[in-house]
Amino acid sequence: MRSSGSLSRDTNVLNRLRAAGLRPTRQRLALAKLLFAHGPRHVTAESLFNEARGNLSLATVYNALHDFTEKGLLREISIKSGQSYFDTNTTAHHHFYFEKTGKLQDVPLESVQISSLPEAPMGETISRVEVVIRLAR
Amino acid sequence: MRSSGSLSRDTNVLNRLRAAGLRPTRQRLALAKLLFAHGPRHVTAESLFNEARGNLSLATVYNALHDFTEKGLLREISIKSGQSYFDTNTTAHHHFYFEKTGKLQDVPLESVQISSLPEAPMGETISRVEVVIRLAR
DNA sequence: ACGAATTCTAGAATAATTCTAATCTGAGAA
DNA sequence: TTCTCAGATTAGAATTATTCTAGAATTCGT
Ligand SMILES: [Mn+2]
Ligand SMILES: [Mn+2]
Ligand SMILES: [Zn+2]
Ligand SMILES: [Zn+2]
Repeated sequence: MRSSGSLSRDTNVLNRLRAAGLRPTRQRLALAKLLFAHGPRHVTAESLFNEARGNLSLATVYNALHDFTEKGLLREISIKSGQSYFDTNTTAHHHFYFEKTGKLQDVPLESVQISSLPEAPMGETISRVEVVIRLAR
Repeated sequence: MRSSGSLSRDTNVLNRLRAAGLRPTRQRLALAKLLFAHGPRHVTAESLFNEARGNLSLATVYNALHDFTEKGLLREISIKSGQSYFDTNTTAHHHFYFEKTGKLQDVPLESVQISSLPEAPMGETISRVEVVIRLAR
């Protein structure tokens, strides 16, 4: 018997929310399970709402996505005008962007070697370097 | 006497539109002059509309920005959710993004040395690599 | 279970952008 | 020059993404 049945998966997700200081409500648990129970994902408020359909409102999806982001469980990404993506992979990494389909795909940090960067402007501090590799339309 | 008076500046902007296959209408000339008559700029539909105020509608600003972009006179940039930037610098280059103010600043191409990149996914072609250097909030 | 704080929800509101349909105009033809 | 009309402009409506509001429901420490 394995230790990754649906009970322990639920428990993991619940603990994850607790650890982040978020109340594990029914709605948040449902969303967190969709987001975190499998591999890394890049979702849209709309796409996540569609997956969770029937059990919660769109406003709650936005609330949860922002709450999760503030607590460091998600990262918000803007590559396309008009709609934000939320990334379950919060570790430093980069992205392929498929212009044809609007999909994102992770690029491991070490796949992109940056051998020199400019100095930050006076009084500023670099908080993160993001590389987007666009794939032709 | 120099050759960069306002007459020749108007002429240059007009020729630029002609060369791009765009009719040099009054509205486009006004916008092109704001965009191209001085150094490189990063504008928003709203910010450009405010500069041109009174002489054209916001819909026209959007039309012009998209027309210019299609003809290669501008580049559209999405770094922030909710609003697009348009960049008058269409050569390959990167950006500093000031999280505090929402402003962009050009980073010359050669200031960022990328010594290795991942292969494009099967059947895909890299069309451009964009680096955004975020400056702490 | 009680109560305070937090969260959820639907719908209204807002903000950015796109669409529509009427009107206008630049620029080549005559 | 004047004529023509494809293409451009316009204001406002429409659409889309997102945020706000205010009341109802839930969570959780006690
Ligand atoms: Mn705004
Ligand atoms: Mn949509
Ligand atoms: Zn990612
Ligand atoms: Zn730029």
